[in-house]
Order: sequence, then structure tokens, then C-alpha cells
Amino acid sequence: MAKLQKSIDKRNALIKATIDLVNNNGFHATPMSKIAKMANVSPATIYLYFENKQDLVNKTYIEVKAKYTIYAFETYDASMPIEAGFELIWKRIADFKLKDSENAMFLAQCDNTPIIDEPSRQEGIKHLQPLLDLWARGKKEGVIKPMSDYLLYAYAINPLSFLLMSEKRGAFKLDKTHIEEAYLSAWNSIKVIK
Amino acid sequence: MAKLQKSIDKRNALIKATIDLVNNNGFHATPMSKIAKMANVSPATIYLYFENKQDLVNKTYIEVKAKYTIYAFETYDASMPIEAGFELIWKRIADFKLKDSENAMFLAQCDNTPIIDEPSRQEGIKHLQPLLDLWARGKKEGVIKPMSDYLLYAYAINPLSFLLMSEKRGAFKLDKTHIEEAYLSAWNSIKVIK
DNA sequence: AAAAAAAGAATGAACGTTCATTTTTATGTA
DNA sequence: TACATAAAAATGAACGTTCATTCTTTTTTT
Repeated sequence: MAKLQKSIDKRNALIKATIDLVNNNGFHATPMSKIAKMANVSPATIYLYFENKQDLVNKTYIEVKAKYTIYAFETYDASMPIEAGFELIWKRIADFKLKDSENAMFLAQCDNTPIIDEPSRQEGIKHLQPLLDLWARGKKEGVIKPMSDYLLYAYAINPLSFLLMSEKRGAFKLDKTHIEEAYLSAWNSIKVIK
Repeated sequence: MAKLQKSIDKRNALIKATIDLVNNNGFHATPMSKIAKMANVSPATIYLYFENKQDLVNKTYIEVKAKYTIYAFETYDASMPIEAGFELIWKRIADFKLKDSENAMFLAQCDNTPIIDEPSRQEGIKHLQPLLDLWARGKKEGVIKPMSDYLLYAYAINPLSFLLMSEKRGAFKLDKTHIEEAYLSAWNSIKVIK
């Protein structure tokens, strides 16, 4: 009964500290010693839970990404009509980014830098399948533009990350009104215009 | 005649090496020694051109950002009609990201991480004014949605960065057709729908 | 021959990681 | 229940390396 005994609380504290420090200082200015201090743990203890620094940040990424997608699809089911389904998923994603902005910002930083290794990135992408399925269905029904999923994602989902980063920098406040405007822009950019 | 004599070629080589290494390895895995080696220069020589590592990366950012905006607005003049002006600027930006993807990717990484200090970031934003002016005019004329500039930027411009990163990762090829589709999505997301 | 630019080697600090030891927890026995 | 013991978890200090930066010397330019 080795691994199971190790405190899940400590592991969580390490992951939280990693997110916090990487968000505020960047990966390059986040030494293991600081992570340990913030998690109230000895530096050596980190290595009981993670192989090394790269492993820690990879696992943090995968865990946060899973949390994100679980939240996004929690209330969706694949039998919904396209537009309603898209609105539902989109608003769950927006909601996650608002209520859980620490996690969302960490993902944004990982998605734009080489701090995560490629296998972990692939692992993170997997969970997005329900949205891709919805889009495939929408294209078949002629409701969503027959474009590459990358284009759809770039216009429908990714702008939220930019808005989140802008908010973090303090130049902008992402409130309910903005969310509605953003949703309309997202939908208008991917729907088929009759 | 101190500074003027120092070779502009060496400075350029240092900036290019910085972009190259940060793009491929990330800031955290880009030591001064490697930058020096790639620029065919002694590590000590870097300090004749830049105060320190932070200064080097700040100046690189500002220089690349200036190149980007100069290219974006080169063929635009403020008397053009809104839609034509937007299309022109948008396509110049897209063009820059395609033909100068090394520079564009470096900007994308800087814009999503704390590797640049805040004054340098502000300095980089300044040059975007012509686009903001165009949007202000478009809002007044009722052609562009009366939304925050951050929202307009998030939907009209920022998606190109995401597409560029996707292409860099090899999952996606950003060709002429995609550019046209992307332009339509961009315009549809910010124009007033009658 | 003087000044500027560049170089390589040196420096001290900081880093990721490991080691030797102590503390905590779980288990078996009376 | 109380104690003894072994295993697991956690630690602080230490290690070897790498890093940004500086120092001293050499090369190049004027």
C-alpha cells in the first residue's frame, strides 16, 4: 500500500501552486523551491509525487484540461439540436473561464508555448471530441459552415482565451453583457448565413 | 562615436537568434550562451548591445511588433470606406503571419506569457491605433457592432494567431482558401447584421 | 598609438535533483 | 488497549550543473 497513502491534499497543493506561480511569473521564473514553499512542502517531497519538473507541469496541464472539458460538456447531450447544443457548450466554456480563471489562464499559457510536451498536449485535446462531433453534425445539416475544425475553434472558442488574458492584464472587464455579445459574434462567425 | 560603430548586423543576428530559440524551445530553455552561439558571437558581446536578458527580449518584442504593425498599415489610408479598409488591413495582417511566421509566432508567445515586461507590452500596443480608429469610425457609421475594442480584436484579429500556432504544430495547413474563409468569419463576427 | 569592440575564461548565484536522516503511519502482538 | 516494529512519507542539507553576468585580455578599427 505504497502510493495510495500519499496525501492527495499535498498533490493538489503542488498542482495549485504550480498554476499560481506559472500564471504570475511564467514557467521560466517558477523554480521547484518556490512551488514547494507555496505548497508548504519540502522540495524533495515534490519528487515523491512527480518524476521531475517537466512531469509536474505536464500532469498539471492534463488535469486542468480534463476539469475544463468535463465542465464544458456536463450539461450537454448529443441529441440536442445544433444551435442549442452549441450555445450550451459555449456558455459552459465561458462560465468556466469566468469562475475558474486561474485554471483557464494556465491552459492559455500552455497552449501558446513549448512548456508542455507534445504527448501531453495530444492527451489534452482528446477530450474535446463532443464539440467536434457537434460540428460534424452541424456541417451535415447545413447549419454550420463546412470549414476545418481549426477554423471553427479559432473563431468560436479561442477568442475567449484572449478576452480572459486581457481581463487579467486589467484593461478590460469581462461581464455578462460582454459574454452575450461574444456569444453572438462566435455564432455568427461559424453559422451558415442564409 | 561609441554606439554607432557597433555592427547592426550583430544586433540583428542576436534578435533573430532570440526569436528562433524562444519559438522552438521557449524562454525557459533559451540561455544567453545559446543565443550567442547561434548569432556567432561571444556571450559577453550580447552585453555590448543589450543591458541584460530581459532587455534583449523586451527590445526584440518591440522591434518585431513595430515591423508587424508597419506592414499591417502600409497600404491603408484613413479615408477608405470601412469594409474595404478593414479587409485591407486584415489581409495584410494575415499575409504577415503567413510570410513572416517566425516573427508572428514570437509575438503570439509574448502576448500569452509574462516574459515581456509591462512597459514593453504597452509600447507594442500603441502602434495599433489606426485599426482602433477605423473601428471607431465603423461604429459611428453603424457598420461595425458597438462593442469593446477588445471584443472586436478577439474575434477579428486574434484567431489568426491561433491558426498560426496550429499550423506550426503541423496539424493544419493555412492556405489561400482558409484565409478567405477566415476573413469572412472575421467580418461576420464584427459587422452589424441588417 | 589610442579607442572601441569583441572575445574567452572566470565568478557567484540559483537551479533541479538526490541523499541521508527523521518523522509519521500502519500493522502485528500481547 | 498498549506497545513494538517495520514500512512509508517527508524532510533539510548537499551535490553537481547550468546560468546570467563580469573581468581581463586580445583583436579590430580609426
